Amino acid sequence: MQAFLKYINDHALKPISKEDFEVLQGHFVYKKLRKKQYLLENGEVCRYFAFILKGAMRKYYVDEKGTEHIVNLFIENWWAGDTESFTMLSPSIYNIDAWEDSEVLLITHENATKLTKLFPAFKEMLLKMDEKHKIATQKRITSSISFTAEKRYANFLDCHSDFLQRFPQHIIASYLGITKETLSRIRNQFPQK
Amino acid sequence: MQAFLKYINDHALKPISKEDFEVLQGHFVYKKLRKKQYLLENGEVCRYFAFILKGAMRKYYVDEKGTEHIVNLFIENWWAGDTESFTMLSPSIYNIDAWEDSEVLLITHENATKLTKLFPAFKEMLLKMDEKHKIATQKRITSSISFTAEKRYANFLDCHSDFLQRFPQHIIASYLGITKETLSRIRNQFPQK
DNA sequence: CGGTCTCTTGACGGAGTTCAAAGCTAGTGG
DNA sequence: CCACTAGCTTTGAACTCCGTCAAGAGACCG
Repeated sequence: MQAFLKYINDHALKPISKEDFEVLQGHFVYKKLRKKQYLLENGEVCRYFAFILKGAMRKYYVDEKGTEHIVNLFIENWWAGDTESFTMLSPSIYNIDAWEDSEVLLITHENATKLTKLFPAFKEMLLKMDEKHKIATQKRITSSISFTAEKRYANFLDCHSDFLQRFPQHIIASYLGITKETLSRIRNQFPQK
Repeated sequence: MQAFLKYINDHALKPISKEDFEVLQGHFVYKKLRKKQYLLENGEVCRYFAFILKGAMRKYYVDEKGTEHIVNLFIENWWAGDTESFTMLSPSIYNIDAWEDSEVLLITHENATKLTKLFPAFKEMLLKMDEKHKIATQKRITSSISFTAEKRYANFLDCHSDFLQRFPQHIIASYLGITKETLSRIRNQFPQK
């Protein structure tokens, strides 16, 4: 829980006080998730965004053939959810589940809005998080339309080497938009990183 | 210019008054761009975000081989810029230029921040714009990692048929991450849309 | 142990790229 | 009004990267 306080203060101009943090905390629901447990299932409305205190999660969608496509990977200090469903209240096409046993803080849209009004630090944190998210997705689009599989993987190693120890290769492959076999071959061409 | 007022009010909860809009307008610089003229060049810092009143623009980056990769396409009522460079003041890797003769409203980061504080309607507009942007990029990532070229094009027709009349095929192809030849062949398989 | 999950390797096939050539269109200047 | 050019689209042929399918080999866990 201290991790969350630190996270907010790292992203805010003025730190939030201990007392304010107590109030803020009250707007979240703490939840434990076992491996494979869903945070969001295809067809549901995403009613909570989750701040990950501990663990690892994945967001994916399943196509007509039943193949899973990893859209995002999350670990500690990341936010997991489906923005579209969360803000439009539309049923989500994504699934989010725990890849490791995890602990998360859940917040509703309503409470999030309320907190941005109560605590400037919280609002600033959200804004910064948004910026980071925007930049990251822009990079990912750029790389996915213009790089080869090999470069995308090299790029992934630069940006997200922390995922490597947490997720198996076939998950990473799917995240990169390639098959596990292709990733395996790419890795065996490199001497080693 | 009325278009911009309308745009803000369409995206805000409470409309902005005529008088306020005058003040707001004063924080923008009006600029005309001739076809092929740059709004942002590779290596520069993106000091302005541009609201497009009229015209069409493209954002792209050039790889080591000198090939252009279209990252975004913009027409009237869109915002063009490089978020990463704009907020971090880092040199941009992208180019943005006018595809048609265009008219834009430029705003600095400083002025944008100021306006969000002065006018709630402006802030709400930015937030909504962000949401839309986030949802769109998420969809684009999903489609680029999991769809075939043909499906990506079908998807593009659904979402952005308005671009079809404004940009030539080789630009659209690059936007989709495929070659102009492939796009040409895909189009000739369909009866017609 | 025996199952489930994971990674690797090989052979084949297909989607998409590359390169080259030709046709098509619209704009420009004589 | 025609000739010329530049930009755009199409088509074909060869090639390449990557996906698919199939099989085997570790690794981990109950």
